[in-house]
Order: sequence, then structure tokens, then C-alpha cells
Amino acid sequence: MELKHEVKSSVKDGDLIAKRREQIVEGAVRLFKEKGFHRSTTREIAKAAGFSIGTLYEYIRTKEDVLYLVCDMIYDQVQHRLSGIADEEPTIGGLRRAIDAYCRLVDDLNDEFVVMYQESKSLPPKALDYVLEKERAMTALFESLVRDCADAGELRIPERAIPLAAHHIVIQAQMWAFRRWTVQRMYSLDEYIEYQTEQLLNGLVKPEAAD
Amino acid sequence: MELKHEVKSSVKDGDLIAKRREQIVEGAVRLFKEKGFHRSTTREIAKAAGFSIGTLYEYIRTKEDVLYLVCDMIYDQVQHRLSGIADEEPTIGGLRRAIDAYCRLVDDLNDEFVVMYQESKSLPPKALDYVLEKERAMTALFESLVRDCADAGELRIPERAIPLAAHHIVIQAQMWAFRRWTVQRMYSLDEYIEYQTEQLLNGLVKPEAAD
Amino acid sequence: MELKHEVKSSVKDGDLIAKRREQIVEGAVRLFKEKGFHRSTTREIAKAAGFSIGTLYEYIRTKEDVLYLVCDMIYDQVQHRLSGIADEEPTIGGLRRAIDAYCRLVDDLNDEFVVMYQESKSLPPKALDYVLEKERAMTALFESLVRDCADAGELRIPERAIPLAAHHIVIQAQMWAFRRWTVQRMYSLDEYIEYQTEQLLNGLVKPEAAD
Amino acid sequence: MELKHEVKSSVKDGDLIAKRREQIVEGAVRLFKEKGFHRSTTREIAKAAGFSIGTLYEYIRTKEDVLYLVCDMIYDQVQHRLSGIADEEPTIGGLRRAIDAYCRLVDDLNDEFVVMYQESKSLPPKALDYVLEKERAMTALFESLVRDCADAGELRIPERAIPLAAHHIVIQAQMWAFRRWTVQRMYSLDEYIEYQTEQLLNGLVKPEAAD
DNA sequence: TATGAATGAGATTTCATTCAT
DNA sequence: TATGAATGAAATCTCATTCAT
Repeated sequence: MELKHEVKSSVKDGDLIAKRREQIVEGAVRLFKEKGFHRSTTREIAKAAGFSIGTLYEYIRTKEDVLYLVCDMIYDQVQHRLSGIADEEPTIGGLRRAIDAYCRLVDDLNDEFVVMYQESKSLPPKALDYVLEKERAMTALFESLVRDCADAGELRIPERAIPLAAHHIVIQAQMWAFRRWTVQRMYSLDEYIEYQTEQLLNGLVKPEAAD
Repeated sequence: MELKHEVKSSVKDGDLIAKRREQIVEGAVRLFKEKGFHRSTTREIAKAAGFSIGTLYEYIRTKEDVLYLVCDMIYDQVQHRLSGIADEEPTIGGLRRAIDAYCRLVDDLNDEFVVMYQESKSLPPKALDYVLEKERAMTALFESLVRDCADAGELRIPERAIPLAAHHIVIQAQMWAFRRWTVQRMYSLDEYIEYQTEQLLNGLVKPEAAD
Repeated sequence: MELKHEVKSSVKDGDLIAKRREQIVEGAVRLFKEKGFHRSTTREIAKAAGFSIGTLYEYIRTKEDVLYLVCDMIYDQVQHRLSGIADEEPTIGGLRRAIDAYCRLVDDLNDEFVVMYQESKSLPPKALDYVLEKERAMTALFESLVRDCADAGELRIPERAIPLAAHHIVIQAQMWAFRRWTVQRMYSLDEYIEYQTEQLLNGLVKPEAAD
Repeated sequence: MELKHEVKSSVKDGDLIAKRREQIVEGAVRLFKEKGFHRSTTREIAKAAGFSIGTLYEYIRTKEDVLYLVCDMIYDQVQHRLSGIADEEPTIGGLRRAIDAYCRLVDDLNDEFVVMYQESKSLPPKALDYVLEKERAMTALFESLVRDCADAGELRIPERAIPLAAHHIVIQAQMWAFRRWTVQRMYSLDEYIEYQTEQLLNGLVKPEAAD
């Protein structure tokens, strides 16, 4: 489908590349979370990954490649973890489970999400396109689910508003990560999911007050 | 309450300082929007402001000061534009008007919002605290309004969920700016506000399907 | 005629640029003569010029710019010193004087010539074109003089061979510099000029042995 | 006479060493011709030679060794091809044949000559001495021939000028390679040899105009 | 013998900041 | 107050060389 943005390596052994890049990403996430992409130096990235600056550059070509590897690996994990969502039944219960799953995913990958959403603008244009495409695809998962529910008569929502609803689901879950400085102080994850889902599905207006 | 993070200047004339800083902020927003904070140099900032690098440093002490000035000025504008919200009557109509106003504010200050949310993490800790405090205060505006509506019996929402609802209102409006790459392609601002408010207030679930 | 390859500077004062670049060239020639272009670091170049690395980069953009400045300045000097040649009368005496002048020029700019001929291949393509064009123009000076002498009936040489004769004059003079490790040990400059001119003009073959 | 600059190898098998070094030189000449010595990396040299970087370092100790091997092999070829010159009879005809042979050698080894004369300055001092000694020896071949002709009464040239004449012969032939950007566009090799020999032997001045 | 992953010193270049004018 | 030349610490990236397999 979309062409995967390739990161060149001068090392030949594919398994080794995969292993080293995992080390790079793991170290880089730790670092970027703390200092951000621009304030982290390539030497620090190499050290965090556990090898020398020279070795780092055997597996990437530019510092931006590291950022791309980070984003790419996060999306791989997201995709893997969300693979079940597409198969949820088109019921409100299914939608609830999907939202719950995504919120817990955001919680597990809290740091990764923060890094990705704060730094992805620094990606080179082509890599950014690829990442935005991934984000779009992820949102589309929820869009399908919402549409299926609407088609099954479980939701009342005009067709035009469906994509927006999907975006809302996505960013409200992500908010758990990037507004952690406030929401994680006020709520437990369970509470957060509960209230958020309730508002999303049932709205704020009292039935009798509906306009 | 919060101590305004002071930016030192070696110039004495207060009016001149204000004027020069306006020039700085205006140029910097243009620049940061395009290249981001880290990729913009102080020389470029000075040029964008219309004077020399030496003069720039008469009005700031570090590059980060510029970022702070930008964030600070944006919040000033937000505060000014939202000053009416606090006085809205505690009705669903009042809440709608507040949401509408905030969405249109986000649209007007699109670039400024994008810059602020992408770059504020680069502020020095104390300045960041100050900015987060402003964000908190802004969210609190909506929180009060929601609480007033709930107290007035217009909304059904547990007290515990009120702050979260306020956050949702805020980030859904901001989403218009920082997901502009997708939502602004799909919707007009009016449509966006309409659907978003509808979902927020009335939820997605059909009344008879409510669980 | 040919577009001068421009070297960008971030300094505005033209006189200062000229002065600093003279310092750069003077230091660089000393350095390149000893270690060659590639073995000389930009820090060494800056130091040899008498200022900091940061200042060096206010007056050039890349290390290759230094090499270009060196070549360019040498050609300026050559041009200046040879400006009289074009006006020599079209006689054997005039040709002798021109050769003599060029040989003495090579001797005076010994180091510069060595640097230029050993390093010019490292110039970026456009700068190299410009330099080769200068070399061509210089050779053309001698070509005209030879042609004028031939036209005046002072020399016997087929028209086709005139450019080659000019090249011979030029490289035999330059040989004084780039084969200095042997010819400057064997001959004084005067001797060198004398023998070289004699061979060039009168050949090696005894009149009676001519074939 | 001259101590052959030894290049250490950790491989024992002499024939293998010879074979691998041939591969190295052949690849290196191709590479250096295109990018120069300094811009070529050892990885590229290994690849051009057809084996790995590890293997390259089994047959050399430093990158400069490669350059030395290249220069050395070129001189071996030159020596081999010129072995007949020493036996030429001391006549103008013999001298002509020698010049012709050397020019054609330069043409055949065009790339090698260009590489050698542009890069030999990068040799370590001892290797450079060795190479200059070879160059001196080669020039001496022509010197002997010229002296023999002079002794045989075929040439009129003072003893003192003989070494210089030999140098002229040598560099005029080499000029075919290192001024190829201009002379090879203007002349065929045959023409070049003809005009050049003519000027060298008979000079430019008309007999009756001789001073 | 052959391989190629690992190393880290060192190269070029940038840019926030200062300060003399 | 305004200017912009000077500074040098620090950043990214390269590449000759080594050594375990």
C-alpha cells in the first residue's frame, strides 16, 4: 500500500539490524521523553542505545532517521495491539471495548505517544507523510466501527459526522498521554475511560433537557 | 496568584519594550509556524522582527525568552477574547455559545495555537509551569460553566467528571488547529462546530439504545 | 565575460571582507603548501588566518571556498603581473621578455603555483570550470603573442601548432615550481630561463643536422 | 640502489599477495581517477578491489599504502615499457622514437599518470622519496639519450642544459595526460607528438631569424 | 584467509550570545 | 539604543583501523 520509508544501514545482517534498531528506539524514547528530540544529541542517543556513536551510524544515516524509527515502531505496536478492534462486532458494546482497548494502549505506551506527538513535526517531509498516513489509517479503524454501529442502528449520527467522531475518540484517548500533567493527577485510568466513554456515547445533556 | 515569568531587558523605556516585543512575537510566530522553534535561528528571529541581532538581545536574554513571549502573548489574546465566557448564563445555550466562541478563537489563532502546542515543551521549566497554569485557568473557565449548568439542572454529569468534560471541550476545539491536516479538509468550521457540539452534548447513542 | 563564482559571506562590510579574505588566503597558502588542502583542517586555516573558527565561517561557507579564494587570488595576481605581456611587440625579443616575465612570476609565486596545481582538482565543479577558464585565458595570452610573431614572419610554425606552443611555454615555466625538488637544485632561475628559452626557440638539433 | 619501500602484509603466500595487490591497484586507480585519493574511502577501495574491508587490511597496513602500491605499479609498467629506450642508438632518429614511445605510454596509462601526479604528494615522506627517485631515474633515461646524441654530434646543447632538456621531454609528454582537458580536445595523439617533437628539436625561430 | 561489525578520534559547520563602536 | 563582527562550545557525521568469528 503506502511505501515504507526505508532507513539505510551499512550493516548486512538483517536480524542484527532489527535488534540494534530496537535498542536505538528504546534508548531514544527514554531520552526524547526527557529532553525532546532536538535537545538530545546523537552521542546521547548512541549511549542510551548502549553502543558507540560510530555504531549508531552503522544503523541510521541521519539523526532524523532515529525519530522515524521511533514513530514507525510505535505504529507497529499500535497496529499489533489494535488488530482485534477491526473484528469487534458492530454494537455499542463492541465500540466500548474498542475505546477501552485504545485508552489502555495509550496508557501502556504513554511515553511513546508523548514523544511521537511532540516530535513528529521534525520528521523529514516524506517520513512525515508516511506517519500521518499511519495516523489516518488508525483513525479509520474507529471510523469503520462507528459506521458499522450506525448502519446496525445502534448509533444516531449523520454519515458526515462519522469521521469527526472517530477523531474525537482517538484524541480523547491520546489526551490521557499528552495532558497527563493534569488528567492523570485527577483520575485513575478506569475512571477516565468510564467518564470519557459515557460522555462520548451519551452526551452531557439530560434527556429531558435535550434541545 | 501565579508569578508572571519576567523577561529581562536592558532597555528602560517601557513603551518601546512593548512595541519591540510585539514585533518579535509577530515575526517569531511566522517563523516558528514554518520551521519550528529549534530550526529557527536568533538571526532569523531578529530579521523577521525587523531589526538586528544586537537589538533583539536588548529585549530578551535568551532564545527561550522569545518562545515564552510568544506563548504569553497568545494566552493574553485568548484571555481577552474569552473574557465574555465567564459571564455566560448557566444554560445549554450559554455553553453552546462558549464552545462556539472558543472554536472560532482557535480558528483565528490557528498558527499561534499550533506553535504553542508544538513548542511549549521547549520552554525552561519555570516558564513552562507558568504556561501550563494559564492552560489550566483556561480550562477552568469551561469547567465553571459546565458546573454551573449542572448545578442549574441543565446537564447530567457527576461532579467528578466535570473537569474531564472541560478538557474535552478544550482539546476538541484545539483539534481544529493541530489536526488541521485532516479535519480542515473534511469540514467547514461551521460544520465542525455543529457536529462536535452535538456529539458532546447529546452523545452518539440513540436514546432508545441507551444502556 | 565569465561569471565570477561568488563566495557568500554573512558580513556586510565589503572592505572588511576583502581584508579578512586576504588573511585567509595568505594563511591557507602557507598551510596548504606544507600539508595540502585535505590534510589542513578548517580550524588550522582559521588559526593561520589569525582568527577563530567562527569568524572564518563568517567569510566563507565551505572549506572548498577557501581553496577557491586561494586559486582566485593567485589568478588575480598573475593577471595583474602579466598585464604587460599583451602589449609586447610581436618580435622574438618581445616573446623572450614575455617568457622571462612569466618564469619570474612563477618563481615569485612558487608556493601559490604549487598549491594551485596540486589542489585545484578538489574544487567544486563550477569553481573548477572558472579556474580552468582562467588558465585557458592565460595560455591564450602567449598564444596571441606567438601568433603575432608568426604573422610578422619572426617564427616558423604552422597555425595548428600555435596553441600547443603556448601550452609548452606555460608548463615549462610552471615546471620551475612543481618540479622544484629537482630543477631548482640544478639551476639558478636565470640559467633555467636561458636554457629553456634557447631550446624553445632554437631547438636541440644542430642546424646542419636538421632533418 | 634505492631501498624499495616495503608494504607489510599479514598474509604469507607471496603469489596471493601479488594477485590481491594487483586487484587493489586496479580498483584504486579507477576510484582515484574519479574521486581522488582523499575522497575515496578504504571501504570503497576494498569494494573496487572485489573484497571486504577486512581482507584489504590483510594486504596493506594503511590507506597510504594503497597509494604507494598504485605509484609503484605504475612505475613498474613505465620501466617495463621504456626498457627499450636505453638501447636506442644515439641519433636524432633514436631520440624521436624514444619521445614517441614515451608519449604513447602516457596515452595508454593516461589515468594512471593523472592519479600519480595529482596524488603522490599525499604519500608518506619515505614513500614519496622513493617515488621521486623513480621519476628521477626515468628522466635520467632521456638525459642519457640526449647526452649520447650530443656526444655523437647530433645535437647542439651545452652539457649544463642536458638535464633540463630531459625534463622538458618528460613533462611535455606528461602534459598530454594532465592537460587533457584542453590538448586532447585540440589534437590527435599523432599530431601532438609531431608538433611537440618538431618544436623540441628544431625550435620556433626561423633559421634566418635566429639571433 | 576472509569477513564485516564495532570503534572513537576527529572533521566540518552552526549558532546563541557578547561587546566594542 | 542600535548595530553586526567576533567568538567558541557543541552538534552531526565520517571513516581508517581493529578484531572476534
